[in-house]
Amino acid sequence: MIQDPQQRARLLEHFAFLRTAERDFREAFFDRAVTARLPAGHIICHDGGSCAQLALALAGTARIYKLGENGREVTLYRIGPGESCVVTAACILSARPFPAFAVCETAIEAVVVGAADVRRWMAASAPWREFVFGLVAERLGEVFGVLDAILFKPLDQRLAALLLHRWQAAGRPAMLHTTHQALAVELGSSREVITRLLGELEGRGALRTGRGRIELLDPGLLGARDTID
Amino acid sequence: MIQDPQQRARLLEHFAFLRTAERDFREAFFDRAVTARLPAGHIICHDGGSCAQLALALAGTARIYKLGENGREVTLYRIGPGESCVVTAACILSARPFPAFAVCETAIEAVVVGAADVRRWMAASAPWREFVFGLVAERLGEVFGVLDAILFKPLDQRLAALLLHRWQAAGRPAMLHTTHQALAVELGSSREVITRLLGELEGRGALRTGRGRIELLDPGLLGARDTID
DNA sequence: CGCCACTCTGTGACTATGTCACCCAGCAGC
DNA sequence: GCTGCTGGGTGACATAGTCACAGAGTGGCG
Repeated sequence: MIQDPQQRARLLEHFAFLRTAERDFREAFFDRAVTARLPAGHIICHDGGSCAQLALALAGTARIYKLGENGREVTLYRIGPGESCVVTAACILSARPFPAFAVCETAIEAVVVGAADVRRWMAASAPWREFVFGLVAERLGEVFGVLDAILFKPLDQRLAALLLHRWQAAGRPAMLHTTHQALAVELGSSREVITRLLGELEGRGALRTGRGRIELLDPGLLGARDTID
Repeated sequence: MIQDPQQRARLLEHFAFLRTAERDFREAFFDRAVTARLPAGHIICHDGGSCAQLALALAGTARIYKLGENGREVTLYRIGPGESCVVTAACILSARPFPAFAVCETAIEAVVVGAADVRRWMAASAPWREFVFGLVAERLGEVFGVLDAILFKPLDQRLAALLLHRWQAAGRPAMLHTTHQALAVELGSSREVITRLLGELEGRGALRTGRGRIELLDPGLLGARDTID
């Protein structure tokens, strides 16, 4: 039950479906929802596990990824404030195991509702339905995009696009703080390959690398055609 | 409008949600649905296009695949009798473009309903909701599986699993009728690579190849660990 | 300060897969 | 039998992943 008016206001701010929803549904939502705090690194779902709850993020981000037997992984997508993991939703609604891993990347504050409520509201509230469908379609699109990138785009372009994206998202700072390993995991590649590609970019004068950081000197030289990931 | 009692019976047989549905919904469904016949090769949706209708297959199969700029492709999944393309459904429900191609593999007989009805029934009928969610989760799982296979499984195992699967699905015939190109497209690889791998398997005595056909001599020698695709 | 443990990075050799360029084989229509 | 088409074979090369190991930065601690 969420009673604190400030918390309610935050929810309304992040989740449009609550603003457009009928009064009844909104009250029911506040009545049944529970706030939760998860530390960074917390495993929300694991491959093959089942999900009994749907979490709507208020603050922090989670990363959803596939992990192979050999230890390699790919990031499929992230969820941030105002979003929720649809795959979880889909699993809840059809009672299937969750086909990937989800972990907290940062500490997360979220609102949690049970599977039964999720299902019930699908019948009761149009805005809630729209919200859930929107999430499903969005994530589906992202996963399709990842697949597309992995199969059809050369890795150097994907790396360039990723760096560019990170750089812009961070407000075009002088330095990016990340490791080769982290980039590899993001792209579903391996560290050595990323190291080599970065070396190549460094040779071209596009960037300079250091332990745990990458300095973008000339983003134009990266050769990214557009943002892929 | 579907009036023919035989056609109605066929629908009931293929789609469980119609059997468990309320009488009202069933009548509404028959009232609004339309049967359609599509020839083999017909393009149902194309990448980036939008979908105005949801098709429920009664007979025939469709293949949903991703196509890269270079012309390579991967099969994501198929839909057969009693199924429907969820991605279409997700797109309908969230008004997003369709992120892949869908074509008829064989001639298809289907029942088509408009996007507005699809949305409306989501509110009105629990069995319909279950049906749609089930499809979404199932396809989502298949796409995740493809991603997993592409990233983490060696191609020779994927090929072996595919051959084994085809062979079993066809009732363990003496011959499989397919081309190297078709197998490549299925796995998201290229013809030359498949040719080489098949050559290797032939060398091992697992099969014999001929123009447009593959004879499985000893399925055990394929080396498939389990069915991947 | 110097040592140590740890993480991150660099590199070479090798394998797997994809791409390109051709050529050849089987089959159908004329 | 010619011809054209589709399917198959192959070598050379490019890209990407794996393995093994060396070395470089960093922080804790005596």
